[in-house]
Amino acid sequence: MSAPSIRARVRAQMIDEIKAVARRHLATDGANLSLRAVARDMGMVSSAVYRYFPSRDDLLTALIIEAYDALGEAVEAADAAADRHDPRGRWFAVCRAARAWALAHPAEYALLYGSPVPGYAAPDDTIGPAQRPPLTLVGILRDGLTAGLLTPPPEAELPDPVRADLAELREAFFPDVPEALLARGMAGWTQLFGLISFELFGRINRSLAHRDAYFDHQTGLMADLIGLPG
Amino acid sequence: MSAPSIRARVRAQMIDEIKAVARRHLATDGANLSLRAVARDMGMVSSAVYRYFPSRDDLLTALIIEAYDALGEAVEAADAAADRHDPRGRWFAVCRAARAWALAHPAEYALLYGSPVPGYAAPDDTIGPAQRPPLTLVGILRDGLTAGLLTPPPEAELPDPVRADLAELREAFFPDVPEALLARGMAGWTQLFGLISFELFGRINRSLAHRDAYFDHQTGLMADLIGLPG
DNA sequence: TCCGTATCGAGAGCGCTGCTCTCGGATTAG
DNA sequence: CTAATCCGAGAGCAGCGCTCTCGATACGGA
Repeated sequence: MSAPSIRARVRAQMIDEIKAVARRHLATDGANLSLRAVARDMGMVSSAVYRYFPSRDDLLTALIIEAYDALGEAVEAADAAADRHDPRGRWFAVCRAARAWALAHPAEYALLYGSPVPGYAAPDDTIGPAQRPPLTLVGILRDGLTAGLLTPPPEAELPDPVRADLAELREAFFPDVPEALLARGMAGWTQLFGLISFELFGRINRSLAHRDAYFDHQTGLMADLIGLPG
Repeated sequence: MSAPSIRARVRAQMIDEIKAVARRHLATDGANLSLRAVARDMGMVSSAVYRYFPSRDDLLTALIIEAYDALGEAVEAADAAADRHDPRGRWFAVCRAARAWALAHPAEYALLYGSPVPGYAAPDDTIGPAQRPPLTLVGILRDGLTAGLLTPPPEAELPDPVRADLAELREAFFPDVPEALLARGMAGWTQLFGLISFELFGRINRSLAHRDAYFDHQTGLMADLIGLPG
């Protein structure tokens, strides 16, 4: 019954340890991860790491997927912990959870949402985990709509080409959410990303002392735009 | 009258040429600029470049400042070309100009607004040029307010700590713009950055065929939130 | 149980990077 | 005219990602 042989288990353990050390390096040294440094930290020689990851980019990809999942899990947990019939409360919970995760893991956030690494092209494995936060957000809108807790924006505000594009997204993920509301949900997701990125990367908010309050106020403005009742 | 000697002029010309070649490399090869490759392209040896830029980061800083200024100039020119008494028109003009510049210079945009380079700390020379786009945006609000073309949002919506922070910004740059309106202007700037970054970096909009229309729609939503009359 | 095979870590090495130092040649200023 | 300054070339250092080879080990089928 030991389908995973000893060697296979040791190998899986090795992969995990390499990722753990790499994540630590990412947190301290920043985004330019050195495979050699990781190997050195593990008492290995650099070529040995290549037994487990065919290239440095593959190591990065593994870290990216794990980071997406960690963020997605934090966001979904915050959403699940909120009152299901309070769309605005869920919206704030999700926004705060995303920001908290980003502030706690700035290097990983930069990996996910910063400028793409030059030669690096994100493989398809990442698109599923990457969609978890925005899907959570739109899920709040869907629940609020079906529960009659929010009134959708007028559909007429959407130009036809935009509606056509959003219709595909809508059918793929949220058949119940009309396109105009979906557009506002994406606006909220864009704003959330912008707020966090400015706080982490930029110098704009360097002069803001009360960042928590600023963040809450700005996400509150977006909640108003989306139409979440307060 | 030749205060700039021959050597000084040649030196300035050399600096310009190095920056031009580096900018070309940035556009083709991506963000990881190789000082040696730049030197090679100029028929020089790498150590010679160090006569003009003490380090690779200083070269990057020079490029960053120039990029900020190029973006700022594009934005300000678009604003100046619009009808001064049409805040919403100016808002759209600025947004479109910023997006157009970013799409035309993706690598430079990534340099400005992407994840910060690990060991790199932006020097103070960059903060002035970096403020030009957001200042242009808030300038539109100020003009609209003094011309009576837009009604400011209720001040009561601002919590005290946020107002205190924004009051400093307000006094430093726009004494005429009340804090609540300033907050909405910053929301607009954040959204603009988010929209452009998602389009350039992310895979979210990969499925959107009509990106121009989507961008206009989203910036229109933000114009509504800011209170620009349409 | 034994043996061929697959896996693994170590080491050497290639070409690249940013950066430093030294050494001649050219240009400038006094 | 001379002395100080600037400039480009070259060698070299340490680090990087990655490849290849070579013994040592563990595995699975006969």
